[in-house]
This record gives sequence, structure tokens and C-alpha cells, in this order.
Amino acid sequence: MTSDDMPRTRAPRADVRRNRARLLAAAREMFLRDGAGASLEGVARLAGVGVGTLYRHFPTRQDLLEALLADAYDALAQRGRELLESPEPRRALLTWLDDFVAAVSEFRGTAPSVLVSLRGERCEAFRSCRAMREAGEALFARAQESGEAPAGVAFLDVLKLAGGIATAAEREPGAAGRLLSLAASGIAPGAASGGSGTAPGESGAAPGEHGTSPGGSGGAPNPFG
Amino acid sequence: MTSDDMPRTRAPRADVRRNRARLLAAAREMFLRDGAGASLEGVARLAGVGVGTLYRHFPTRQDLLEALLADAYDALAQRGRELLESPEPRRALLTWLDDFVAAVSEFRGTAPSVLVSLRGERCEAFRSCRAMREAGEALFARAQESGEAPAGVAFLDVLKLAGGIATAAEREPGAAGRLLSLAASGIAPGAASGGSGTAPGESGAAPGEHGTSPGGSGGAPNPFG
DNA sequence: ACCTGAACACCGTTCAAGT
DNA sequence: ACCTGAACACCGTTCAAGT
Repeated sequence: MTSDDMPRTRAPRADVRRNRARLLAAAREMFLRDGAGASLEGVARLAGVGVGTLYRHFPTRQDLLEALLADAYDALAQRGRELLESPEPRRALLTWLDDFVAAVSEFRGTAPSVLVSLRGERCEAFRSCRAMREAGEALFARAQESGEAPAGVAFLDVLKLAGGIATAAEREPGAAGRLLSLAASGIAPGAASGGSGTAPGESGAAPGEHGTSPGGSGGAPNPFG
Repeated sequence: MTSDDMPRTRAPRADVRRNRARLLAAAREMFLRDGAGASLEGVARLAGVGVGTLYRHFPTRQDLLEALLADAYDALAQRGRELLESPEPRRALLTWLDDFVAAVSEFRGTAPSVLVSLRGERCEAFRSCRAMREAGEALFARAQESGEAPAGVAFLDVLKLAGGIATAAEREPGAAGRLLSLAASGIAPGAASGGSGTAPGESGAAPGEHGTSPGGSGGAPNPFG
């Protein structure tokens, strides 16, 4: 495949790959504990690597975060394609949005970075981010076509709204589902709970195994309804 | 009124009041420029005061921010009471929410602090915050009673959702109105633009004079519809 | 080519000394 | 009683020296 006259991109040295992997693992651990603003020096220390190495691999905190987010984006893209098979367009969309919010909320303080990704600014995880967006967009389009989602709305705005919800629910695990339901039904009459806007939480079907929701929709009973 | 045997709360010295005022003015200026994470040392310097004085007046950054937010909360409470006179319950509610989002977005990165206020944790601006909440809640209740807002929804969740929207729209002035409309109509059929969910932006009537929206609903044409 | 870690810069926070 | 600002602590970032 690779033509001879193009600049040779050699396979990275083994220790480089290993360092990168260690840094990502350490970052994940630190971000889970301390949020997306965790000490980078601490990340390097935990990875057993000099700080310089961290900066060489990931020049900015955003780069590091996005490298982790890329996995989440990939999983969401996959999940979106699966949900496209499900028979209920609207429910599929809302379930996917619920997963999106859960993924964004994995580390505290991630939402702003995700919004940066969505805007496409300097996105280290550009491919993954776009794949995710397209998968979600397909679900949205299908719901629109069957008259179960508003026409004339940009899907990107739906994602931004979901990103905002992720921030708002950050320190309050139970809130994510409620706020998403509220946004889904609208601050509008006839909405209430249990209505057409409620899907998240009991997705039931489909496998997928997220594995890392920071507490899932969490034990506490729904405070309204 | 003040009984003689209660601990005397003397009126603060003139220079203390002046320092406080200077610090607040400086903080406002810095936060406008650099967001809610601006350098506190810079605030003290701009106020022409030692850092120690800043910390004496406002032990934490949250305290400083909330002292500024208190004004915004008071204005919103006032505005809410005015809007209660207006004849269209739903439109009044949405207009108020638009003002809320604008106020929260005045400085970048304020939304998390507002959400803390709403949760009532160590709220320096507790009275103002509660007054604002109650004013908003009255608008919401009226809209519910006339069947123009969902029953069984906690108003606090509506505010949290609006807080999330403020974050999501932070770096993108035009988005606030769009996202709020979207949340108001719901990610639901028959919503589209211009529908029953659209009020913000052209409130037209009522005075109130906010004065400090970071760009208002801003010149740019609405990207959808 | 990559890694290391000391060195530098910056900022938040405290507190002894001043008024 | 309040203010000041030097001193301390911590962390992000760079870069000369090593492998």
C-alpha cells in the first residue's frame, strides 16, 4: 500500500507505545478521581514517566483528554449503529443521548472539552468525534422521518444541549436522566413524567456494556412523578 | 430595634466598605475579561489592595463570585415579579429563563458556581438566590396552572437545565437562544422553530434594563428555520 | 529519536509585622 | 480591627543533558 516516495512513517518504537499506553491509563485513573483538571505532574508520576514525556505525547491537557474521549466516541458510534436496528426511532435516539451524557460525565469537568470537540477546534480525536456525530445524526434523522423528532433542528444543537445537561448533572448523578427527560419532553404542557419523552435509564434490551457510568442512573428514586 | 444585650454589630469602617466595593468592581472587570477563573492576585492588584485584604473579605473564589451574582439574582427576582404581570404565562416564563441564561453567561465559567448556589451549599448569596428561585417558581407555577408548562416537574430542574444551557452556549453567543428554544419545545415532534416554544430574544415589551448581556441575543441570524 | 528531571515561572494562600 | 506584602507551597511548562 504505502508508496516508496512518500515520507516514511515508521512504526513507533515499542517503548514509545508503552509510554503512551501508561500515560493514558494513568490519566484515566487520575481524571476519574480528581476530574478533568487533575494534576498533569501527578499523571506523569503515576505513569512512572518524566513530565517531559507526557508533554511530548500530549502537548496540551485537551489533547490528553481527547485521546481518552476518542474511545468513548468510538463506543458511542458503535452503539448508535446498533440502535439504528431497534424498532422505536424516538426511544433509540433518547437511549443514545442518555449514553452520550453518561460518557461525557465519566470524568467531572469534561463537558467543555467535548463541546470543543464538537466545534471541531484542533480535535485530536477528530475522526472518532465525527463518527460519533454521524451515528447520532442517523438516529436523529430516522426519528425525524417518522415524525418523532422536530424538523428544522440541527442535530449538533441537540448534542450541545446534551453536553450542557452533562455539566449540570455533574455533581448529582440522579439528575442526568431527569434533565434529559425534561429536555426531551420540553418545558411544555402534557409532558410530565412517564410520557413520550421518557426512555433513559431502563434501556433494557441491547448489549453494549458501557462498564464505566459513574454510578449509572443510580439507586435513588426519581424525585418527581 | 436593636436590643442592648445582643452582640453589637457595629457599622463597618469606611475603608472596609470602600475596599469591599473596590474588590467587587475589580473582580467584575477581571471576570468579564478572563472568566470566572481569573487571577485573584490580579483582582487585588487592580483593586489597589493587598491580597490579604481580598482573602479577608472573600475567603474563597466562590464567595467572591457569589457576591457578584447576588446582584444578578436580585435583578432576576425583580424581573420575575414584573413578568408575573404580563398576560402570557408561558412566554413570560421563557423570557425570564432567557434572562437567567444571559445573567449566568455574563462571565465565562460561572455556571458551575450558580449550580452550587442552587444546591444551597455554603451560599454567600443565599437570600438573593432564594428570592430569585421563588420569583421564577411563581412564573412556572402560573404557567402550569394555565396548562402551559408540564405538571410534575420540579422548577429546580428547570433552572439546572437552564444552567447547563448557559455552559453549553458559553463560547458561542448565538447558541443560548437556540438551545433554550430547543429545550422549551422539547426534542419532540411538531416543535420546529417559531412554534409555541419560541419566545426568547424578542421580548419587546417590559422594561428592566439588564445592561450587561455579553452580546445580547447578538446580531447573527438564527441558523435554523 | 526519545526520555529525564532540574530549573523557571506563575499563582494561590498564609501570616508576621505594621498602622 | 484591619491592612500589607514577603514568604511559602504547589503546579504547569520548558529545555539542556543524557541514553
